[in-house]
Amino acid sequence: MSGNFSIGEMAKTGNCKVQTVRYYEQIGLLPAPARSAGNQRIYTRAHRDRLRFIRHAREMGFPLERIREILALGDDPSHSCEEVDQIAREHLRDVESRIERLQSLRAELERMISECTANRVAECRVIEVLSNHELCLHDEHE
Amino acid sequence: MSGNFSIGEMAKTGNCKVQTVRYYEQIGLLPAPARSAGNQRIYTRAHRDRLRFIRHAREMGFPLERIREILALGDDPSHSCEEVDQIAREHLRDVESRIERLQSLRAELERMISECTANRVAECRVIEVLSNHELCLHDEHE
DNA sequence: TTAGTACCTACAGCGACTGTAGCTTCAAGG
DNA sequence: CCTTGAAGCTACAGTCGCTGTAGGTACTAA
Repeated sequence: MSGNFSIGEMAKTGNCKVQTVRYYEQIGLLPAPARSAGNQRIYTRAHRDRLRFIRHAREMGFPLERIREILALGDDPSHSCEEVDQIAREHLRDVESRIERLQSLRAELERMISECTANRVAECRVIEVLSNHELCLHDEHE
Repeated sequence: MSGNFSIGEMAKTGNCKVQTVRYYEQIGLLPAPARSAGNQRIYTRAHRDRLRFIRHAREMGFPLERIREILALGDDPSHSCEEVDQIAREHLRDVESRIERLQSLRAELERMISECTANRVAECRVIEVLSNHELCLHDEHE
């Protein structure tokens, strides 16, 4: 009773949809659980913990293939965690560069919007900037 | 000679692949151009400008459907640009919230990595944190 | 003429789900 | 015991924005 979960309970735990749980099984991230007499999936705590791991890693932006690698490393507890650490550091670098790109994008959008005071599309600064990349590369303004 | 472009030249102008140009045509973002005797696409300056617009908007992270809307508005130059402005502002908000989410993600990753000094997976802080969301929600450390 | 590049169509695949159709099974109330 | 409604099942299509591939045709320069 404490150790068995339906797929709906799994989904709630993992903060995801029922279909997502089935999808993880399909791609081999989550082992296929036992079935009830009526063919419904019966999960154990081990399944629940593994799903939790996957979902949390997903929320941190790790792609499923990275998660698959980490899970494989984690399955051998005597293994050095250097590789896990390496994957996490790589992911951090990835996140940092995404932040940087988004920040310059934000600056560009802000400038573009603030410069638009027209009320007709023909004079719209937004459309003008979108039409011409040069305007946002080396324009002071006006 | 000045007004005609091959699909390859279009791709170069738009900083994208040849397939991408054909894809835009397929989904109706770029009008189908005239064809040569040998069935090859012949683009005009108008096509090139429109592709440039699309590509620049894409680089600014606008989804194709937003771009489609802006293009539709832009096709009527007497139209008020308020809606264009609205779309751009909405996109800016979107970018801002993505930056915020990535920044807290970065903090979480940094803390997780800095806390890992073990050399066996069994004691790996990274794996521990990934297994348990609570650890990163309200833990000071240790 | 020939070689090499660029072009053509049509379609499959990516990542990570999400939605749908058309069933069956289960739990609770009457 | 029966019914009703929620939850589960399979299988597959769709999302977004391309990208890659196969198998062919057209163009260009030496």
